[in-house]
Amino acid sequence: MPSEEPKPRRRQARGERRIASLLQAAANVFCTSGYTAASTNAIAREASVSPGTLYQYFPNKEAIAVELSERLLHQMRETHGQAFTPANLALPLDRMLDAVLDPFIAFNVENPAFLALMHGSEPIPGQIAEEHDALHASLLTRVESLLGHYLPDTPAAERHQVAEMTFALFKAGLDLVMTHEGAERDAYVTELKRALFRYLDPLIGDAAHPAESGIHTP
Amino acid sequence: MPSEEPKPRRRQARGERRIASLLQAAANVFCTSGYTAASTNAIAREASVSPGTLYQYFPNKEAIAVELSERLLHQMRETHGQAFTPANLALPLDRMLDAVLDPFIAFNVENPAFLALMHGSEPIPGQIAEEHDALHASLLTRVESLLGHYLPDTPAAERHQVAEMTFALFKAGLDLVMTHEGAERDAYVTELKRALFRYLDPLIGDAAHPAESGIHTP
DNA sequence: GACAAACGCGAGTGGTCGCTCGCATTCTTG
DNA sequence: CAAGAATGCGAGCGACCACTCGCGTTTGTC
Repeated sequence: MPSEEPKPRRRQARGERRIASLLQAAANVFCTSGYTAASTNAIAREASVSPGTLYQYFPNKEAIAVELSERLLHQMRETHGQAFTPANLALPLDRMLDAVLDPFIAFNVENPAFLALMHGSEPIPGQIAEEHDALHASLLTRVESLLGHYLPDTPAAERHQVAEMTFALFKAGLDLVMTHEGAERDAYVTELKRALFRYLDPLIGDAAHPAESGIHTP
Repeated sequence: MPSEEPKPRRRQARGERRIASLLQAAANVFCTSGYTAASTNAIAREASVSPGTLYQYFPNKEAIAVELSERLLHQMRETHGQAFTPANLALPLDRMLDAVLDPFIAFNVENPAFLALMHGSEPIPGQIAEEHDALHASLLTRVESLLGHYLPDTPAAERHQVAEMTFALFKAGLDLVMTHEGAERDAYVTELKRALFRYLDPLIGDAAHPAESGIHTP
């Protein structure tokens, strides 16, 4: 039987440049219109290229989004590894939040297409949704094990719940950060960290000093 | 000049029932597919009606969404008034969160189409977006004045920022609540209230006891 | 320079969607 | 009951979109 790739299509340097240009154009269009509303003709126009040229490099619209997603997910995984460093996890909570959140915030600010493709409520192609779910699960596991480090005696179900809530709160703040610029954006970054700190700190405090628990929680 | 409604179209009881049925069908379809992906033919099919019948009661697809939005917004305003009662605002923070958040959560759980139309990241018709923005601004003002009651000396800009963050955190938790059911849902409701309580309580505590401020905030 | 392969084009094709139109049926009104 | 209005239908129209095809241009190889 033939190899997995029966199309070892020879690409010229020009072609690679076109692909990069098309993906950049697609990122812009997806970002402003969302996946479904983005038309392939609009992507081609954004890249100053004819529709036919676009379809020389991508078999269909979905393949454009998939390729773009894979490149973004790859960068995201690098950010992921760079954020959850053992050194970072040993920091006190406020410093740890700085160290972990800043790379993720920076990534999303520099690649707004990522959220447009992953966080969109519209019907996204199945393959991208799967990859997004895998990333989500991976991040959740990280946060859970991080919580487990502080709270070894908390049942797994509760840890999972706290991790989901933490992640959801982060995404909410991230949206707020990304819809502002300059000084306002910075202010929302610190406000987001403050919110997460206040949410998580009592957990740790309670674990360290169980006698104080239950003051604020009915 | 004629009245604002030059079409005082006489409706029969059957017609009113059809309109209600069509709006219910539209709510279902918008809820599962989003506004843009929802086809008018699908809405008509969901209501067991022909496309022509649908267009006897609505001039176009946008009008369906607008009418549905207006009905939902009306119910939302009732919820709004019922949540921000003077009696509720005088409660201690934890009780106030119960009293204010529960009606909003209940409304969204019972009318998932509301979030589908308002919170969708897809291009929504301008009129709905305007109404949503008005509601958002109205809710924000409420939260700001509520914060102002606790923190009369905080500058307005900072209050605004805290109000935006509070609202964003609530929406994040609400999404989490609505994607779960039964006991899990209840657990996320209390977890959301816990997060908001912990975010807001230190503000009030700091204002009441300024000497304690700065412990957790750099 | 000659040949082939990759590149580039844009009018055209099939399909879907929002919406219309002519006509049949049911209700209200006198 | 008769007339007119409201209701109901579904094939069909125009617009738009994802995608194709035939042909001309550029690039790499010998």
